[in-house]
Amino acid sequence: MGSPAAAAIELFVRRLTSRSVLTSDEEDAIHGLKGEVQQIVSHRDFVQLGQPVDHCCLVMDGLVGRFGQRRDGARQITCLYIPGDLADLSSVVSPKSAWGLSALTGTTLYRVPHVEIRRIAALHPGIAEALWRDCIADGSIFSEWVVNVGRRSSATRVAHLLCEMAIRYERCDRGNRNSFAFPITQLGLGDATGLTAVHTNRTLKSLRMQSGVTVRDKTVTIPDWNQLASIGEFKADYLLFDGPAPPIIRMAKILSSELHY
Amino acid sequence: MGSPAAAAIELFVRRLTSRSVLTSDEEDAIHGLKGEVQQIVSHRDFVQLGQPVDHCCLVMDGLVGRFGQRRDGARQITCLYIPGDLADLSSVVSPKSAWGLSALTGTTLYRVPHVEIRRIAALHPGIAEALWRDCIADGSIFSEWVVNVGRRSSATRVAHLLCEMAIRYERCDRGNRNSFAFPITQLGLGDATGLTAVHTNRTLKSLRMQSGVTVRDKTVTIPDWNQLASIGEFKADYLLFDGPAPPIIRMAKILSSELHY
DNA sequence: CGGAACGTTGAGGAGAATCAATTATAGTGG
DNA sequence: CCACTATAATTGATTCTCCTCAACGTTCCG
Repeated sequence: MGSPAAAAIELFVRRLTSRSVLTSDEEDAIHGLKGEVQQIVSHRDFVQLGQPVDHCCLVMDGLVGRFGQRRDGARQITCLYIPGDLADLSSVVSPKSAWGLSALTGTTLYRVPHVEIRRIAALHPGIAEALWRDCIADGSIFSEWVVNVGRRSSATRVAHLLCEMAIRYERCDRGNRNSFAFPITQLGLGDATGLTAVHTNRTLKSLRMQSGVTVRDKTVTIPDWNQLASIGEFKADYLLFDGPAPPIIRMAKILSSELHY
Repeated sequence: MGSPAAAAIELFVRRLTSRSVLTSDEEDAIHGLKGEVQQIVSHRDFVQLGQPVDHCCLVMDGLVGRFGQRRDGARQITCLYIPGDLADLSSVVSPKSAWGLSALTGTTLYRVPHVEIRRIAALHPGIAEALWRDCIADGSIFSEWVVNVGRRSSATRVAHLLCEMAIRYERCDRGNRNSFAFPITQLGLGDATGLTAVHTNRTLKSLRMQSGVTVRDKTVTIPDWNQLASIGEFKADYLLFDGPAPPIIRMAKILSSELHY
């Protein structure tokens, strides 16, 4: 509560509990995470490609892209992080980043040192499990994005991305699937879908014609969600939002204590 | 040793210990994993898209592709698994698959029930951590593949894939980076790179001209590895093979016991 | 108010897909 | 062992999606 990041941490806890079971002790431990607030200006890379990091970045507000780069500098965003997401959670167990993080708009971060997260993960196996599962969710998104950029047409690609973000923004109470603030440029959309900015523009126009989807003033409006989902061949299951999985480590831990004593 | 899968488990342990520190107790626990051997014929899907699973598939021999599908059935492979890889480790904490697994050649699996893996992960925090980190490594590959299929030309894409597999096969003692058995068809290569089989064929021809790379009798030969790596813009850091990371959970666990007693 | 970033549109070109046919290879059963 | 078949590799011709280059309008922000 004292923390200025309380709201973002609350979102993060909700993100975790949507996929994992946490005890109230565990939730409290997460709420107690110490870190510091940092403002990032738009289009600043705040984690450089290939640099080791010693803290994680919880997105409080704004939009963050994880990206890789071609030799000539052309970028491909591999995942987008919105408020409540821990953008580089994976760095807790693998501190050398082979990727970069960039603010796609003015962004507020809560930087949490690895040692903080490691501490609560070690004290609470349930948290370690939830973090592990959270990394799986990220990986599942990467994997779906491979399919998206590898095999789908431009209209389908963009529609799919918009559908994913619609669901995710809805989940963190920043709008709903028919209308949400999405502070990204067409260049950014192109970097996320493997298209050029020009072709992204044409594709958006085509989606506007086909389905009435508009992206105006950084706000996406989707009049007919089912239609867009159909155009985007979107099925939300890869987001792993279908309820918390049964705990495995903590449960088994109890079992193992019974065996030992 | 009694297990027919001993060699594959040994490879898996090596995969884990190349990124994580395990005690000999922990290694023993992994070696003791009970499962059953299963033969899969070439081109058989053995994990269906969207099906829940209750076991993991350790590849003993052969080649496995994780794939997603377009509505019309066109496939995109999002990761390849070779001997010693646990193809669907993520299902341990997230049992509903949003993807499928397919044998790209005749393949031998060691099917290990989730409960087995959960048991040893709960008893040995170091194993849980190593498995978590292993999932990060998979995610890192997915992420790199997004860049590969999203932003690179066909020649670069194929070269990058060949480089990745060269390093990985070398790691599991199935050849070296200049020559390794890679039992995949050109159609499979296309599904992995987001290209058609026809264009994959032309691309391979071009790589053969440029750099002498040949793919004959399911064997890849790379006369000039550095040149291919350059064509493929390949940097191996995303494979997370640069030595085991310091343990965090087990180490902190000791710390926390000290605090408590 | 002025400059920079962003969005939009047009024209032309390149790379990959598609369609189609032929050759090679591997696996199968008689 | 060999014909038979299916799968895989190869090549050519054509089409189409998306990129590139370029210009101009618009919005944002200091």
